[in-house]
Amino acid sequence: MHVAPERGRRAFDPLVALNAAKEVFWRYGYEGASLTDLTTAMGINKPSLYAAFGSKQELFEKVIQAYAADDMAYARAAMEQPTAYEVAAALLHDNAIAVTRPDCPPGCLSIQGGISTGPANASVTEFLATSRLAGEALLADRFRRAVDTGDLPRDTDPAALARFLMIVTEGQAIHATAGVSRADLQASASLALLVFRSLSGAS
Amino acid sequence: MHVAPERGRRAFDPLVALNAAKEVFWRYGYEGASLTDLTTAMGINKPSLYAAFGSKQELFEKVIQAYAADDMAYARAAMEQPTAYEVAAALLHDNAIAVTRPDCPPGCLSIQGGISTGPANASVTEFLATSRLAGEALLADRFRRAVDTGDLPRDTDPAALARFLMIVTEGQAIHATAGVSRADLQASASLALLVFRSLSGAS
DNA sequence: ACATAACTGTACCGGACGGTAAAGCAAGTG
DNA sequence: CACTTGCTTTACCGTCCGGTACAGTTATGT
Repeated sequence: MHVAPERGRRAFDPLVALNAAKEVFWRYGYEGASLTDLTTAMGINKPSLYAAFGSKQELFEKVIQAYAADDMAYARAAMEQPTAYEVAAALLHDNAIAVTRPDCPPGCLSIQGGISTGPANASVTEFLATSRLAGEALLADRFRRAVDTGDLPRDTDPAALARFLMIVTEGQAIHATAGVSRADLQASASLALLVFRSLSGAS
Repeated sequence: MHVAPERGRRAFDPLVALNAAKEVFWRYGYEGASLTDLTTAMGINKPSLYAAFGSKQELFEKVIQAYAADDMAYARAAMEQPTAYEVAAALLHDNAIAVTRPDCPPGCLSIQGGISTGPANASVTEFLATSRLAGEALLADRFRRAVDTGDLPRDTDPAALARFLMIVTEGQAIHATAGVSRADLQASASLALLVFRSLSGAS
């Protein structure tokens, strides 16, 4: 990983710069993050940013890729738990941790980044929404397998269950941005997991 | 209600204009809504806006007040249900309806409005977060009374229960902005209500 | 009728926005 | 050593931002 630049020696590490940009987008959102905010945090000038990343929007997309690969790894790991309950428990607890990292802005970049934008940047909002729903579909697949193997009751709606859990993670993220503590979020996660005790009785 | 302006006869209805502004803020967020967007939707010019509402931020605050009074009435109504379960059921189901009104932008203005802003408008984010937590505190009070009267098990944590439910409503709002249907949100609400069946067994 | 008070429209303010052209400068190659 | 290469710096582009000065308009109080 991290190939050395072949020709012109870039005076900055693109990965370090990308991480700095991630923090700015995370804290201020796509529109709230100005090029001045970004270049200051990244320690480079605007032309360098454009040479290395293309545009503000392309930079944002690369930031989101890095975010999905690094900061959302816990979600993919959760899905490899042996049982559906453990999948959900890992997802909710690790999400409570992820949205309250002391070394990162509170909340989730996928939501903070652009839950609402002006007309000019509507594509950013759509892009993020689509990514979140794609993650939910993966979770639904995992629960569908759990139903097939008898791990979950036969009358369980895997998509509804996945949707419920994603809703909780998103609510946790919103709550985190309001300053709610990690412990309080984990208590809400434990509460949410109680639904598993009553699953076969869903109306 | 709707006192007639005493002196100069205003050429527009402030309430109609405020509602138009609400929709713009709701859809685009505080920063994403430009004065041009606002005045166009309101059908007035910038000086009229400033004469009637003071500034963009004061306009937003008045919009939020109207939103809390009108569009969030269902939340106050839910708390008057006779039992804690019915409070929660009304809150979650009516919230699913509220965030998917066909005549309004999807989601919740309190979240869409400014879940993240640039450094210049950080006060907007804080203001909204504080309002949401105030609503949660009211809900916690309602559940505390339910514990006192024996409606909820004695070992129930009313604040944690209120927090869980608010998290679900916030997640529903986020999901709604991604285009998820009202029916799907109501299914997730029913799922969330299953926690009430296992309340006295919370870990 | 007349002055007054209030709102409206136009046109503009300084500044910040996202983005870029052109010159300066450091390293790799002959 | 000149020469190329390519990033970096500086300075700037047109546009839009939130906000306002000023003059025009319109209904009221007397």
